Amino acid sequence: MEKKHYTRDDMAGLLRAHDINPTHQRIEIAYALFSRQAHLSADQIMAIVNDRHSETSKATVYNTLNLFRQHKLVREVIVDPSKVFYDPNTGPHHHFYNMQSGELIDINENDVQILGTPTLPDGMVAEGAEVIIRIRPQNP
Amino acid sequence: MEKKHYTRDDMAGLLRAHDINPTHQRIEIAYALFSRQAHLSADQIMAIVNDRHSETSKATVYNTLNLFRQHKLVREVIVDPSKVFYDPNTGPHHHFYNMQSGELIDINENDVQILGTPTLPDGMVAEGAEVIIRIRPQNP
DNA sequence: CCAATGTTTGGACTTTGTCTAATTTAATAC
DNA sequence: GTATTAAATTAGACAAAGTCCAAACATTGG
Ligand SMILES: [Mn+2]
Ligand SMILES: [Mn+2]
Ligand SMILES: [Zn+2]
Ligand SMILES: [Zn+2]
Repeated sequence: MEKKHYTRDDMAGLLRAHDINPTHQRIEIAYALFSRQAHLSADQIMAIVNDRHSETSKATVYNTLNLFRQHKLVREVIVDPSKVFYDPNTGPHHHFYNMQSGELIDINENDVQILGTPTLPDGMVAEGAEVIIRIRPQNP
Repeated sequence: MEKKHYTRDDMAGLLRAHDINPTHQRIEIAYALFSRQAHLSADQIMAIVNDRHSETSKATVYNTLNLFRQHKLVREVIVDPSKVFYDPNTGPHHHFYNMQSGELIDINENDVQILGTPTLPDGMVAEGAEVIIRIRPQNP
């Protein structure tokens, strides 16, 4: 879980490994997520990527994030009704959600045990179980 | 967990018990949720309430649902990035989310055990831990 | 009845996200 | 290299969920 220091070249390789053609925009978007190892919204990603020179359109940011999700390069985290967060960590883990600040904090999958996964409705298969613990400052 | 047969009068009492002035619109909205014991979006609630005669505006539906939430009469379930579901069951329980149909299915809190709630960040208090299991048809 | 307070309303507005048709870029074929 | 495709990006129109506001309406208590 130590932080790796990704380069943009690493991103190109990562994209190829997921059968994604590594264009300039896609590399920048992947780099924004993976170099920070953070949970970012599309808006935040767009701001990061276009920080210096405007490089990438809104349509491309959304296209790319959906592409990444389809190829399981990133995962969506849905905790805020008004925006989706993208998580470069696709392995099984859980989240604290700070309702005050909107910040997501990872919980190691081993720190939470889900016992007795209940029987699924017939013909259905689980996509994965996630735990979300909403937290807030003690004295609001 | 057997289904109770609520009347509109029950709703008025329920609202009063939660310090909410039971207006006609509020009673109808509460009745839509509690008589069905279902997970409904604001849109669905508005359609139900305005089924015969148009009775309630969009602003009032949203105002009322937020009021209900503040008074902990209902709970929000956030699983779909495009809409919030309102749950008349505020007790601790969990959810299957059918990604195909958009349907939410309750999981009894006893069917899932969350072991070892991880240590919270300092000065933070948990609002409750929820498990979401996303499911989909086996052969898509 | 009047005044005061609480509630509802239409419609403008904001935000997140999608869609489309046109353009740009990249890949492939000669 | 140049021509021909195919893939990717873009601006801006569009859609949907939700908020906001000032005006209208309802209720209560005197
Ligand atoms: Mn999405
Ligand atoms: Mn809300
Ligand atoms: Zn995470
Ligand atoms: Zn429920």
